[in-house]
Parts: sequence; C-alpha cells; structure tokens
Amino acid sequence: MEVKKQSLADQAYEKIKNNILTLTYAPGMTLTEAMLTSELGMSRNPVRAAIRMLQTEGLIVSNYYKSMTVKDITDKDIYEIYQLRELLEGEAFQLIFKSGRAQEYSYRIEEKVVRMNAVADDIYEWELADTKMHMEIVSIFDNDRINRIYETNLSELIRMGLYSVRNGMHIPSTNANLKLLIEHMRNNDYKRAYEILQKDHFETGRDNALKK
Amino acid sequence: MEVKKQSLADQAYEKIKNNILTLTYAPGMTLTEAMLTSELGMSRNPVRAAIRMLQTEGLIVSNYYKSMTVKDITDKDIYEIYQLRELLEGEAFQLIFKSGRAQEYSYRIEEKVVRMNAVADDIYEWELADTKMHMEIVSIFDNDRINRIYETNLSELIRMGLYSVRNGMHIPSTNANLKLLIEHMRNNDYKRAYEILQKDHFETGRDNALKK
DNA sequence: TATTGAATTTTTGTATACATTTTCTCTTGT
DNA sequence: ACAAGAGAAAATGTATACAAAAATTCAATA
Repeated sequence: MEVKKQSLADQAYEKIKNNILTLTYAPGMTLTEAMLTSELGMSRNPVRAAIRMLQTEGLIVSNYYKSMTVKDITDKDIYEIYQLRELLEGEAFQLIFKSGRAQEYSYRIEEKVVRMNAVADDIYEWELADTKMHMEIVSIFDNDRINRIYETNLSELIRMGLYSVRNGMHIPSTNANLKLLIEHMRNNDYKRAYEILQKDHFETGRDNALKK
Repeated sequence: MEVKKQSLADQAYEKIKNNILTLTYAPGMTLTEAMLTSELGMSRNPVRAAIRMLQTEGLIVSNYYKSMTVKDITDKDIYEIYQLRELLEGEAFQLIFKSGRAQEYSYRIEEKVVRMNAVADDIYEWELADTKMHMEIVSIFDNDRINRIYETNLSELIRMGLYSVRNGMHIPSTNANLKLLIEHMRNNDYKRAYEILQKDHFETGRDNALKK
C-alpha cells in the first residue's frame, strides 16, 4: 500500500482522536497542550492544528484562554444521534428495497457482519465494524455529504456504543439478529428486516447508552 | 449585546469564510497564506488555525505542501445537498403537521419570509434569510446535530443559491409562493404546502443551480 | 482557622525564525 | 525554438520565543 506522506498535524489528529474514541481520554477530561506535545513528541504548532480540527468536529470543547476538555456525552446527545440515524437509515433502507437492491445489499452487509463476528472480543473494534455496517446501508444514497455526517458523528457513535456494550448490549445476540436481518433481505421482506434494524439496533442501542 | 472576546484565529475564520460565501474568493481560487496574512494584518499562526477549521468544514481544500484552493461546486455537490435537504426537510415538514403544529410554524416561517422580503434586493442576504427559513422548518427536530448539518452546509447552500438566482431563479415569485405556503399551513393543508416547498424550492433551486 | 490578595507558575494566544518542499526562472545545450 | 536542469524564489511545515490571560500558591491578616 502506498504510504502517503502526512504532516505532524495529521498524525497528531489521528492519535488524539483515537485516544478520545477509545475513552483513553475520557469524556469531560481536561487536556493541555503541554501534555499533548510531550505525549506526541512534537512542537505546539502541529498539536494546536490537530486541536482546531477536533474542535471543529465537536470532539474537543474550549474557549478563549480557557482550558479544553473532551466533549462529554449527554442524554440529549444520545437521543439526537439516534434520531439522526433512524431518519437517515430509515430512508436508506426503504430506498434499498424500493430500488430492488435488497439482495445486493444483503451481501454487502453480510461482509461487514463477518468482520463484526471476527472482532467480537474487542468492544472498540466491534463498534467500529458495526458503524461501518450502518454506513454501508446509507451508501445507497451515493451522497458524500451523508457519508461525512457519519464520519463526523462516528466518534460519538463509537463512544456511545462502548457505553451500550458496557451496559448490557449483548454482542453475540446482536450478531445473531444480524444474520436474521440478512435472511429477510434475501427474501425481500422489508417489514421484518426493518423491524430488526429498528428494534434491535436503534432502540436497544439507545436505551443501553442512556444507562451510562 | 455582550461583546465576547475572540481570538485572532476566530476573526480570521469569519472573514475568510465570509469572503468565500460572497464569492469574493471564487470557487476554485487559489489562496496563499501570504495573501491572507497581509489582507488580515496578523501573523501566520492564527491564519493557519482558521484555514484548518475551514478545511475541516470542507470549504478549503489542500494537501501536504501543496497550494490550497476554495472548494469548487460540482454538479454532484448540488445534487447531494438538495437530496440531503429534501430528506431532512421532508421528514421535518411531515412531523410539523403530524404533531399538530402547522399553525405555530406558519407564524415562525412567516417571520423569516418577512426578512426575505426586506432584503430582496441583496442576493446574498436574501439567500441567507432563505436558508434561515429552511432551518426553521428543521428546528422541529430540536436536534443540534441536524442544525449543525445545516450550518456546515450553509456555506455551500448560499454559494449555490447565488448561482440559482443568477441563473433565473425569480426572487419576487419565490416570495409570493412562500405566502401561499404559509396560507396552506394555516389551513393545515399538508399536501399543498409540501408541494410548494418541494416544487418551488427544491426542484427550481436545484435546476437553476445546475445551469451554473 | 478561614480568607484575602499579591506574587508565581501554568496555560493559552501570537509572532517570528528556520526547515522542507514545491514552483518558477533563466541559462545552457542541442 | 525548445527541452533539461541548476539555481533562485515562494510556499507550506515545524520549532521556538515572547505576550497575555488564567490558575495556583502561600503568606499576611482578621
């Protein structure tokens, strides 16, 4: 694979973001430039660039001359993100069936589910794979902006998902239900397929996340 | 109004963004740090911070050690943004009627339309007001993330709108149709109200934007 | 002991210097 | 005239120095 040369700022961005996603930098935690620069082994400028990016994405919160913190996850955040997902994925799912591509997408989704099964023992990797699966559904729109919404909110989704799993979301049974989802898609059974997505994923996910 | 102290970076961000939105910095135009710093009268660091933010928002495109340009608007961009708007505003509009708040929203929208009429001779201001009107519709979700989607894409919407108007979108007739929209909302006539939104706004807007 | 407040330290914001890469220019050779 | 390439100029990336604001410390006082 081609190794694309990237700036220190981009490296910093990836590392900090990863630490936020894996809860290494916990929600609400205070970050300082000094700490980040020493951890990353680079000067302040690239680190500050990374911070600006994460700020724009909403993962870091800060004010003029005030300390910065990792964005906390509130109940409202959880409701909002699930509402947005239901809205987009609901329409996407409809479109998949309406355009007669349910079979095709059943295979595409299956690929992602295979990945989910393979990493079922690593919560973070499983959540990442799960989100990728949902992004596959939304890919029917062929709309980069919608994809970007997912990428931007991916961070929140993953952090939330980690909460969900911690609070009882059962990975094996979720994976089992996804097998059913794929079945229904193969049979072109929109109603049952969507019911699984809706109930098993959105409702259970949200409710577990809300327990925090 | 309280004047919140803001950093040079924030000031730079606002000014550069404004120049992009008003097409002062035209789509595709190459920007250099030297030019921006001399125009803004500040050192490179705050300017670079602003650039990072605009990059994250997608308004500026750049690569490692390569020059940066103002994001161009392609036909695909136009299709994508209108698809996203139809999706979100379509659902929002339904929700407004379903929750029996059509009257209430007719007044809220009317306020925005008044503003549109007041600035009908300034294309940029009119576009801005128009977008605010659409954001009012979507406000039914009470979802900050959805609002943020609009804010992030607002830039594109405005730049596109400027194209639309240039290419024949007729401001007075649009304003007239909005009066009708409000009427239908008062009468709780979902079908006719949505038809205006759909046809007059999305289709005409998109088609005119596509002419470029 | 609790509290106030000045001095110190820490932290973020800004400017500048230096490094690396790219782009332009102009010469040289065919 | 044109292509190639060395060298200069310009642009972006990185590090450091300095400024301003905020947070902390700690002694003096009630």
